[in-house]
Amino acid sequence: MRKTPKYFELGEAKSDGLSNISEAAKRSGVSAKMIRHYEDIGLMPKVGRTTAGYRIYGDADIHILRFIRRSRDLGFTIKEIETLLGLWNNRRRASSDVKKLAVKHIADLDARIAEMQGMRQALQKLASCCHGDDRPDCPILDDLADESSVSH
Amino acid sequence: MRKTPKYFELGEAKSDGLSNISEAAKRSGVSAKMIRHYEDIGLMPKVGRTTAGYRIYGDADIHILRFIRRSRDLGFTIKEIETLLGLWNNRRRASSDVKKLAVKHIADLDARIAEMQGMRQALQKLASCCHGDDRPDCPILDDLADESSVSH
DNA sequence: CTTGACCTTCCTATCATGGGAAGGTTTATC
DNA sequence: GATAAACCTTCCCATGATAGGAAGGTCAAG
Repeated sequence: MRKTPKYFELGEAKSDGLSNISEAAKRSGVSAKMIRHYEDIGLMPKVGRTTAGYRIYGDADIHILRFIRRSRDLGFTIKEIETLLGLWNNRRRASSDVKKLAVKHIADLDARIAEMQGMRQALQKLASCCHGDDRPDCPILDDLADESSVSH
Repeated sequence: MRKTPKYFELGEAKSDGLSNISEAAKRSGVSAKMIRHYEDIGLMPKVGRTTAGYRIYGDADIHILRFIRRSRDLGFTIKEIETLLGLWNNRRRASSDVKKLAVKHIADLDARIAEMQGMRQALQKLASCCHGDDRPDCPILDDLADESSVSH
């Protein structure tokens, strides 16, 4: 389990095809700020440093960052990504474990989509009833102020 | 002290049909925690107090809280609710101002819905390709790890 | 040797909500 | 009247993902 080997100068590392953090950000699509954050919270393994303390990234590190980036694009939370990374690194994983996570996440998305569609519909209905001119009366405000629309 | 509070005792206030904060919470559907918070940030006007410093709520206050609650249920942000409350209190408002806000909010919702539906579809596709048994190979992880799926 | 563009850590903010501690008040029960 | 439970108050901290910025060190080019 060797980590990225220790390089002592930034120039040396770069000419060996390694990247500093802003290059890693460009190559992975994850901001430098977030790269450091992911390292802080333990989502990323600690990467190597130059003698001056600069972080250096190898291809494997960039690969992990891209994995994280892609997972975020699909809406997975950090905790879920932690699990996914664990499965990714586990040669003996069962694909059913991954699928379970994906299916659960789809259900989460469905719930949130449904919630927002409910809002959307209610609002759309109100908006379509509102004449929208310079007179003050407005069914949207009437609804918001309506006692009967609050369940308690 | 020349202050002229209407009520000096909690019991007196309650028998006059006023509520303390936990009653206001029950009647409005907004938690006591959030009621205080809305007052802190100026979304709610400062309400009256008993001599002991307990907040007391009249029907008009509860009405405002319900308005806020209903607006949150429709997904409006605090800032938007601030505007809506202003319009609600303005007898000379134009209904078009309210409608504009609602329409913009619908567009916001649409954007978020579309984003999540995109995720949902991509995930669904991957999940349906994953056999989901105890073998390790998994198109979901393959996709997450795929270099080509990251644009940069 | 200076300058500007990097890098580091650490602190702050966002947004809406909740948890909890420390301490005062009210109410019901003995 | 004492006491205990159930309130209330303010104040601080946490969430999740991201960003902004300050203070100070480092690197490369002129």
